[in-house]
Amino acid sequence: MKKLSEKQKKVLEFLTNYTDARGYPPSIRDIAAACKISSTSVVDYNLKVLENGGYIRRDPEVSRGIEIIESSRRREKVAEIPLLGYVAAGEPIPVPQADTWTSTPLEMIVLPDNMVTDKKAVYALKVKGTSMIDALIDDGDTILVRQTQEVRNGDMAVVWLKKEMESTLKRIYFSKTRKKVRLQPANRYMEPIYTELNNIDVQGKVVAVIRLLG
Amino acid sequence: MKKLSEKQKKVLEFLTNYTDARGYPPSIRDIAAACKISSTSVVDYNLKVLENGGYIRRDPEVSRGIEIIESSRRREKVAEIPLLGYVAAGEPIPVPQADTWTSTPLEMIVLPDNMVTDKKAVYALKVKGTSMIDALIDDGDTILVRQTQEVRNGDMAVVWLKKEMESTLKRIYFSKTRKKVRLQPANRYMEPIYTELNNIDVQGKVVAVIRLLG
DNA sequence: ATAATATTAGAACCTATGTTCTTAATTTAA
DNA sequence: TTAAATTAAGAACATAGGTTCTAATATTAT
Repeated sequence: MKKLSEKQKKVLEFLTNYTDARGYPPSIRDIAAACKISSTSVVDYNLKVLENGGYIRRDPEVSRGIEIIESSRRREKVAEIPLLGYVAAGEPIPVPQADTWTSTPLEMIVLPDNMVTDKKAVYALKVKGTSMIDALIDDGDTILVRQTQEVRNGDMAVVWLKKEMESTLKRIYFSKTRKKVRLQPANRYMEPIYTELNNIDVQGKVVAVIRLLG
Repeated sequence: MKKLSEKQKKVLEFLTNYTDARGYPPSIRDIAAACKISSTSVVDYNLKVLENGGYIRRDPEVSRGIEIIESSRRREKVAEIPLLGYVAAGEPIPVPQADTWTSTPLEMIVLPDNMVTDKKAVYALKVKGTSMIDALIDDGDTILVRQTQEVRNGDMAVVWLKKEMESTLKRIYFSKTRKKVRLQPANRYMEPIYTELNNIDVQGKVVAVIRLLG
């Protein structure tokens, strides 16, 4: 695809600005005036270039019949993630079952979709208390958890301890044999937990932490 | 505000559908055809009703000069924030000047607008190193800073220390007389900094911390 | 340098499209 | 029922605005 000339960039920029500001696209003569082009045919020419480049779509014979393609504009930039509940010290961390998933969301959190790869398998939890301060997660933070068993060494994961019957949020490290795991708090003053691999269920993986301050 | 007639609802619905589908609004005759209205003047009449009701805005003498107000549609759900630079240990934290603001952004970060009250005065910094681990901010985290002098007791702020000629990121506490300040790391093992109020410049306030993990 | 390609200019043409006026039918208010 | 709004029709008008043609000038490639 050819590179756009300065004038063409200018036209495209004006096109988006105008459309954003007014709610409808500019006429060819509007463009001419704004971009200091002296002839409508020149605008037409440059619009054809933009159209061939896939930047815009034009409908012939239609006044202001210009649609800006700009994939970034058309694409949904936001994903809505269900906030399923709270995580507090010691308490089991809620994990969505097939039913909780649809029924329970306390609210929906709007996020830019670049923070979420797979929208379906991600849920949010609000952290209550400073129980996870060791993982640099504060009271009031929101964590995004992706439901997955695939965790790699060092990932921060929501882990269900079968024997202890509770969940924790820790970094997970596997032994060489992969039979044992070390659940490591980020805080060096806290002791890691050592346990058998078959004593744990990985419920998900923390993919993001969001902290909103005053 | 008057209730809309069936026909007016139909016109408004067509208006939004058409605009969504095509990227530009319909002409009056397009509306007439789609809504089975036999005269352009009738469409004009109904558009006037819609305009008085605040549903649309019209620009006179402009073909397809219709903007759909529908507040939910117009409101941008995402804000684009400039990522201005990195913060590393000891180094002065970059603060946007009139010129840096426009020229320097490394990239734009897309955020839901509910995370940003005033889009203009907010910029993002990427944290390099663990120098701010005491404030629960890790290497690689992105912090959002709002440019403001108005900080309240306990706010996390970017503070310029005049004498020391460097910036730090600390929680700020004022003395009763407001002559002195205590700059408090979140980490209890680190000592707070005490200094005169006139030795500091508050450059901004951290409004959010975002941490993306695997 | 020469050819090919990209860009600019201006004008004329034509129709798509908003505007307006008059009249009539409906609906609502009194 | 009668009067007052509201809504609908149709036609004529004026112009906003897309199209097209010819020609000139820059840019880039050979």
